[in-house]
Order: sequence, then structure tokens, then C-alpha cells
Amino acid sequence: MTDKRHTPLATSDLTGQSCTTEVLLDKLKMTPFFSFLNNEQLKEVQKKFSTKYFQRDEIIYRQGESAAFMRIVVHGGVKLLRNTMDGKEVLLDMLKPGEYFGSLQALGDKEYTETAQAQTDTCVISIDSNDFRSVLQTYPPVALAVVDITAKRLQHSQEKIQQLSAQTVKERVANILLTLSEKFGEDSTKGTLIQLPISRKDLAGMAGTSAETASRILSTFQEEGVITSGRQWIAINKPEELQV
Amino acid sequence: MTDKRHTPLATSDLTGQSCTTEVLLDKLKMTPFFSFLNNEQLKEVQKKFSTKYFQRDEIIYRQGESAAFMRIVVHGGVKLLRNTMDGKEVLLDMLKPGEYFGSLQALGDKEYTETAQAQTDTCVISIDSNDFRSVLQTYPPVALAVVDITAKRLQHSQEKIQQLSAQTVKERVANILLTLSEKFGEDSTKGTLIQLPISRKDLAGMAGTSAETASRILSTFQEEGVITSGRQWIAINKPEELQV
DNA sequence: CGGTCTGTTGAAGGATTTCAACACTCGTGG
DNA sequence: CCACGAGTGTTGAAATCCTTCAACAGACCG
Repeated sequence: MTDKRHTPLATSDLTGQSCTTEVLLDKLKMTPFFSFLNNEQLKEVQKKFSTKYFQRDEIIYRQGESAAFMRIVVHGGVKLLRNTMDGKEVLLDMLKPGEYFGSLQALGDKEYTETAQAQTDTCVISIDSNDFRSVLQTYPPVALAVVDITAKRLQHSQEKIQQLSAQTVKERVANILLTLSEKFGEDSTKGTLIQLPISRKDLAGMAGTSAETASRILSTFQEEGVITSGRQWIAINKPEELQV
Repeated sequence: MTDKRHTPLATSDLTGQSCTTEVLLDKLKMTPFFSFLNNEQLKEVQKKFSTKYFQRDEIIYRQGESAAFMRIVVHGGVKLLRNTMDGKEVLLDMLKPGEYFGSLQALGDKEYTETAQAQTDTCVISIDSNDFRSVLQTYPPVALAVVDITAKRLQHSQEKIQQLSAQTVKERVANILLTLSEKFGEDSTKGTLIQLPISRKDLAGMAGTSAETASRILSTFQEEGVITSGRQWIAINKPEELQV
């Protein structure tokens, strides 16, 4: 197989070995939620989870569907997005393994407020919201961890609100590149490569701008030698220059 | 005392009677956090809280200060805001009695990520973050309530991100007026009056725009008869017309 | 090898900011 | 009680940022 791809991104290697039940236990232990539990407790909790695979671009759930599960990314990446009435896509977050999404709410007539889409081939575990709530009742340290993680996400959201409110598009794009670089960056010959397929449209959806403007801004960054970028990938060469 | 004020806003009546220890217990019971506790448990929890008064515009804590307390608004209103380096103010939220703010984090080198300011004369109760965490450990239902409330706030933040990303300033202002009307609105002869002092600058800080633009937009709404507004106050006459 | 999706770039038009001047409200002190 | 000043709100006009429309180039897929 000659690799004719131009992208420097690693191919996803979800071979079916990487998300089996045996591995899952280790993975659970690594999620911040459950780091306080011992092996026995973990096994008990693990029984309530079920595993699912999603292909790249597959929809995991859609905004408006009734929300009954809390999910954790085990392998791959997940995009959380909102669709507006006039067809725009707002990209709220990109999750990596260990992060949760879906619903914490007790079962009711709650609906998902966003759409979740596999960004690469992905493995996700899910648990019924009510079951998860009883886990929280049983293990208070887990509940505290959930509070902490959710509170931290709230802070990030507020950071983003600040940026959208007070910064220019160029500054926002620069900040997003830095954040992505810290979260998903891997050193490579091209600089710090963001190990995820990211289109100009994705970037636009994160920065609250149009794909064209995002493209223009990346072009200027590239001219300045700050980044290197191609179809669906971005590498950062001079992070200093992206600082506000 | 002839009242020459032009504002239709009610004067705040924090006479010292409204936030005493006896009343506090009732107030605690009404906060969503503690609705699951019985009176005995409430009394136990209440011991750990202390009460503080703030005058209108007084700073409760400042962005960057070390964060050690979780607080709950008992009487009055509190603004949460972030200051940007170039002097702009982003208004993240306006809280009413029963809502929490401050830090849930365990004591450490955590800092407040926003500034809290009294919007009217205000009474606030506060608890050491570590004490609060042990309350959460002791009473799992309280922890679940905290999770729910924080998750709901996260959703509101994401809603706001969507609005800032995909809507025009006029649409954003319209949405903010509706939200404020639902949260703080009181029927009056002038329409649904937002019972809080809100300046054009405040509104601009919420909508991510300039005070001038906010003023212009309110002017057009007023010409259309949708709202009535004056110095530091706004009343909504035709909420239907503000819908997107 | 064509078709489709993604990315680039130009140019016109629109939305919003900024600068500036002025009016009005409210509290304070003479 | 009135006058003053600071803070708040309004409005105009120019400048700027950004979007939109449009055309085209390159990359990937079957």
C-alpha cells in the first residue's frame, strides 16, 4: 500500500483490539471521574457501561433527541456542535479520550442540546444517566470529580465567551490554534502538529467566523511562517507569535 | 422625602432585617442546593456559612484573587464580569437570590476567574470551599444538585457561545432582553419591567458589542414600541417582537 | 479519470466600531 | 435650593472589519 496521502496526520488505528472489555477497565481508571476508585469498585461500575464504535463523521447523537446517556470517549475524538436555524454550525468543543459528554440529567423529557459527531474512528462507552447518578450517590468522590470537571468546562466556556465578545477574529483564531496545539499537539518534522482532521469550516465554527475568513487568516499566518497547514491539518511553528 | 427619581425601579430595601441568621435558614432551604436536606441537617450546614453585606457597585471579589469561598446570593443581585487587557468589560452573568458563585475548587493556588460586583445592595452568605466539599461528601444529594446546576449553567454558556458566534448584534440584544425579562421581569404599568439597574454599557458587555451600538439598538426597539427604557432601566412591551 | 469536497483569493457590500459632540439625570456641596 | 460636575445616554459620520458572492485550484475517492 503506497501512501499517496498528502496529510501528515497519523491514520487512526482502531483495530478492534483497542477498545475491548479488558482494556476498558484500564481506560476507566484513567478517566478523571474514576481515579479515586479501587479495582473492585471499578469493576462494579464498569458493568454498567456498554461500548460502541463510530466511524469518522458518524453522528453519535443529534441535537433535540431525547437524552438518556452519559458517554466517555475511549479512543478517537468527538466534536460537539450546534446547528443554527440558518444552517451555520457552531463548534462547541473537541473531546479527546477520557472526556465525558452527553447527559448528566436524570431521565425525563430532557433533550440533547448539541450534536455529537465522531471526528475520527472512535470508541465510546456509555451509561444510562440514572445508573450514573446512582454511581454518584454511592461514591461521593466521583461526584466531586464530576463537579470539578464540569466547573472547569464552565470556566472554559466563559473564557470563550470573553474571546467572542472582546477579540477580533484574528485573535480568536490565534487563541484557538494555541489551545488546540496544547490539547492535541504532537511534535513532528513540521512543527507541533494538531493530530486531528480540522477543516477551515471547523475552525470557522470554533471562532465564530466564516470559512473564507478563517482561510484568509491561516494564509497570513502561513506567510509569516507561524504555521504550516494543508487540507485538514495544521502545524504550529512559532507559538510565541500567536500569543495575544 | 419627595421622590424625584425618574426610574421606575423599586428601591432596594435591605434594612438589616432581611438577612439575619433566623431568616437565613429559610433562605438556605429555598436554594436548590439544599432542598433535599431536613431541618436538622440544614442547621448543621448553616453553621458553616457566614453573612456579608455589600453596597451597590461594591466589589465582592476580584478576578485574579485567590479563590477560597463559595457564595450564595441571599438578597439583591450580583454581576459576574471579566476585564480584558484592553479595558473592555465582559458581563458573564447576573445572579439573583438562591444562585451560587465563587469557587467550588478545593483550596489551592486557584484564582477567581471573574470579578463579582454587587448590582444592588446585597446580602451574600459564604462558606469555605473545603467545608463545602465536605458537605458534598456527607450529603450526596447535595452533590447531585450541584452537578445539575453547574451543568445547566454550562448549557447556558454554550447557548451564549452560539449566539455570539452566529447572530447579529441586534438579535443578540433581543435575546438578552428576553432572557432578562424572564429572569428579572416584573409586571408594571410600563410593561414587563426588568427589576435591576442595567446601563447601556452593561447590556453591551452582555451582547459583546459597544455601548453606542447597544444604545442605537434600544432606540430602534423603542421607536417600534417594543420596549420602553430610560436611564438604567428597561421594560418590555412586546416580547413577541423580540423573538428571533 | 471525472466528480465532489476542501481550500484560496478577489471584490463589493454590509454590519459594527470608533471618534466626537452633545443632552440628560442624578447626587453633592455651596 | 440651585448650580455644578460626573456619569449616562444619544446620535452622526468616517473608518474598519468581516461577510458574502463568485470563480477557480488542488486533493481525495471511487
